[in-house]
Amino acid sequence: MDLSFLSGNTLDAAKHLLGKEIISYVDGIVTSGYITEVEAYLGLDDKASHTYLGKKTKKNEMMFNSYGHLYVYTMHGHHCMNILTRETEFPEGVLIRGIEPHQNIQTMIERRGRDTHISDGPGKLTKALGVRRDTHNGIRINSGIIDLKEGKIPQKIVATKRIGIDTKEEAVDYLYRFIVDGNKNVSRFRGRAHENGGWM
DNA sequence: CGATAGATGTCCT
DNA sequence: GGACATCTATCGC
Repeated sequence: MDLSFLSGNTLDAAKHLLGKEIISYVDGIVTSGYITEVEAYLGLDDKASHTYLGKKTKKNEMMFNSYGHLYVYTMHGHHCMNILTRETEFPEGVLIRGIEPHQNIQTMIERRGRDTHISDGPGKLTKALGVRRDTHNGIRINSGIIDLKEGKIPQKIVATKRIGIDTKEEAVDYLYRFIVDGNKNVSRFRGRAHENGGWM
């Protein structure tokens, strides 16, 4: 698919990513899911971003790629996947935080070692899809490792504060997290699950 | 070279 | 809602 919707405004790109099917090819096995939860990180001015003030390190150097590339980092022994937006002088991206399992769910269950909460968190979905920093950091989307496809359309998108950034001062209040309302494949899901997953 | 801080996950009460 | 396991890059000494 055409990835130009990723370039430009990162908050818009984040919302447009909801519902897209993200497809992984590892060890000859296909797994995929529909994106249900994302967070935007706005580079130089965002205290919660790994690229706040533009500082470049070995850990975050792949953030300085252009839109359509992946930035994968490791923390607490888990891998987290970002899709880059914009160009190299504006290191911004979208963290994928939740997906609704679609293709080859059995493989995802095996990779996770459990059959509930397969992909409702950033470290969980990377494990379910087989995404790792050493094999995926810096790759280009739609080159046969991680692909994006049109998927479903959210009925309603809700914006909330981002999760896990409590020490980042004023940035904790930014409404840069977007979820598909009523879909349960979302971090800390509370409330009623919508009958059709919240899709149109 | 030791200390520590995370864009986390899991299990427990 | 909270404790604890876990691990790597970065920073301070």
